Amino acid sequence: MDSSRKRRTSPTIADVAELAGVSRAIASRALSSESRPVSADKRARVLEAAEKLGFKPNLLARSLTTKTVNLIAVIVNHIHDFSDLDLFDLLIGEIQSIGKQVIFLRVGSVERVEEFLRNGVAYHVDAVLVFSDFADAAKVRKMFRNDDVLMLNGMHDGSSPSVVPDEAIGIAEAVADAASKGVATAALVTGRVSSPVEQSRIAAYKAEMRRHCIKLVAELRGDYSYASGRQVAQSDEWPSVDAVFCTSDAMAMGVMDVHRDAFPQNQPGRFKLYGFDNLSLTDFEAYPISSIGYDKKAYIGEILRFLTRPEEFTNAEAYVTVPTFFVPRTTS
Amino acid sequence: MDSSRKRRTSPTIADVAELAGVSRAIASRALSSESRPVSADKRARVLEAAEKLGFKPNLLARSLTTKTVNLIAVIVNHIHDFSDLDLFDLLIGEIQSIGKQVIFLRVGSVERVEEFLRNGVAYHVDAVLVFSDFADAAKVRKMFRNDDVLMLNGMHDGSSPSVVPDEAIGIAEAVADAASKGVATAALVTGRVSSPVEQSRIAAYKAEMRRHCIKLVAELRGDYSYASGRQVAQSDEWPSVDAVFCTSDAMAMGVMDVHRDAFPQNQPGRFKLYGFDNLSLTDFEAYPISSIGYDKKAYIGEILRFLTRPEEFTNAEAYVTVPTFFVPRTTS
DNA sequence: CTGTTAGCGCTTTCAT
DNA sequence: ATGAAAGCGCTAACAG
Repeated sequence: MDSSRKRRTSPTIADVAELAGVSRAIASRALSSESRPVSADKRARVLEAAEKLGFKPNLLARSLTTKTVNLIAVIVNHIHDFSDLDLFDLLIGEIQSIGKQVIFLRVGSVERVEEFLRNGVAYHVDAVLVFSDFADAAKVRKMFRNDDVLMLNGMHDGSSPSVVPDEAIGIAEAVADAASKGVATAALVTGRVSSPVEQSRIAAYKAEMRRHCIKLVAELRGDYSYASGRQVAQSDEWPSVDAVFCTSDAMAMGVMDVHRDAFPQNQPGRFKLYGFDNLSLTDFEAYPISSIGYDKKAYIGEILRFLTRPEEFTNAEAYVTVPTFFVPRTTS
Repeated sequence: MDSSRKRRTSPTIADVAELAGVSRAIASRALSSESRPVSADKRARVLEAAEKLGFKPNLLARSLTTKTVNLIAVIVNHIHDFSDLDLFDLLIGEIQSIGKQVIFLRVGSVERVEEFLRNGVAYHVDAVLVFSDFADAAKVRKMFRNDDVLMLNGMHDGSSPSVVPDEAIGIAEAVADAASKGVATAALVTGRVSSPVEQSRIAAYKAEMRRHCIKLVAELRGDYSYASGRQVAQSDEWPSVDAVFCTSDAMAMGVMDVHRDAFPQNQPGRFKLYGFDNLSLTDFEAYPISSIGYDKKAYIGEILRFLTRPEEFTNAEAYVTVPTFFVPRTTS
């Protein structure tokens, strides 16, 4: 019956210990990644036995005692939250390189988010990276253990650690660029104004325009998407201005396609066009849109610092900032 | 000291039971999603206690006895494997809607994949969706329990369940479209020819061209990316043909940008251009590329059927196919 | 260095 | 309907 048990389920550390002729504790130590004291020959026997049996530690059982699962939760509204895919690809790669795996939560369309999370594995991960704005910092802090949560959605309230691109820098550079080129009137195409991030973004644009005496002629409302950019650009309210600032590259692409005739190949367009996000798409020849970006490596570096040394994010450094910068292309 | 314990760690079911004045077993039953026999008043007390304590079941501990974690692993090479983000977004949403969460593995740059997986939680998930071609079906089958693995990378070998878009259909339609428009010569821009999927894709194009007496003048090698499309289009080997078939939309976009002058707005181009994947980008005005796509909803529907009723995928139905279709746009 | 002994938090017989 | 008790697989004291 012992063998029948072995046949059904995969071998446990007890099986390994038995085959190696040692106690379970010794087997555990020999198999541990940290160097626990075990005599050389026993360690060898254990390793051999484990190999022979094809032993795979049950990490779930392990986590029960070690209180750590090597699992990081990433919470987003939608996949598109990662305005650039490369960021996501890089992030997962880096997290995996420190031996952790990523559990991915899309809360965009989940009604009872809290209950959903509460009943899932996500509640017991080592850390939570919050890109979604499904809840404010205080609520998230209540839902999880605070020191395990990193707010990446801009919804920090001063008491939750967070890393955020400092958008004001790039915006200032972009508006200064426009001013230096004689822009006197401008339009602003915005996204979801309900979001705090968007609000401060808009505020930054307005402040910089004031400073450079650029007159804000129109403020048009989109939703970050290509389609909304097109819609806005086709509407009756579309103004005649020297420059158009969009709070997303996708909207800028929509604007550009509607006014394609205003942008002759490799020549100054009828108006300057500025996007936001620095999507890799803007490297495509058809959408050479000047944009605002930030150093993804640096950004992810900070996130990884949080994951590996969370204690550095407890107090003063709880609010980390990554500079953004203006990326000139043909449309400006 | 009891209260001190409570303070440090989150409440367990024992705490709930104690507060409700019942045994742990009763608490467990009352909290269970399945309807176990518990008297109404005790159930109410347990629920109230759980609510009051903010009890969150530790699913990892639960999985130790139930042998199920409600976790699905999704293995990809890189994020870009999802040629269309929408697919991924939809997939995760659907998986979550059946109460499971997704653990995301990017194996593109992980050297010792097997070891990496083996040492992670991913090894203990309920099911594995393999988009990556990091290993062939036989090896994957050996790594995981076979009935838990769904091959989505085209690397099926007849004994692993898999669902695959039937690319031959769409390719036949695309080539037929070209033939009907008088195309007599064509070039083929391919991706990584090492991949079996790509090989059969290429074979399908060739067979259809033969059938329609379209002469394959050149076969150029890219790597699916926009950049490689550009590179190929700029090379000396670039032929003068009636049609160019690319095995990815990204490469077609690169080709289009290099030969932008060959594609006047809303008019027949100097040559027909066909992509593959039906990226949502091809709905953008700047890249109106005819392409080959499939019904994402149907595809994901099959994946979910596997997740919810795996027994249906054991024998005859182990190899499921989703039809592809040609999507005409301005470039053809 | 090694083995024994307790658990981790939860579910599940099995009596009652 | 209920509770006691036995684990799930593993690690961490604690004595030797």
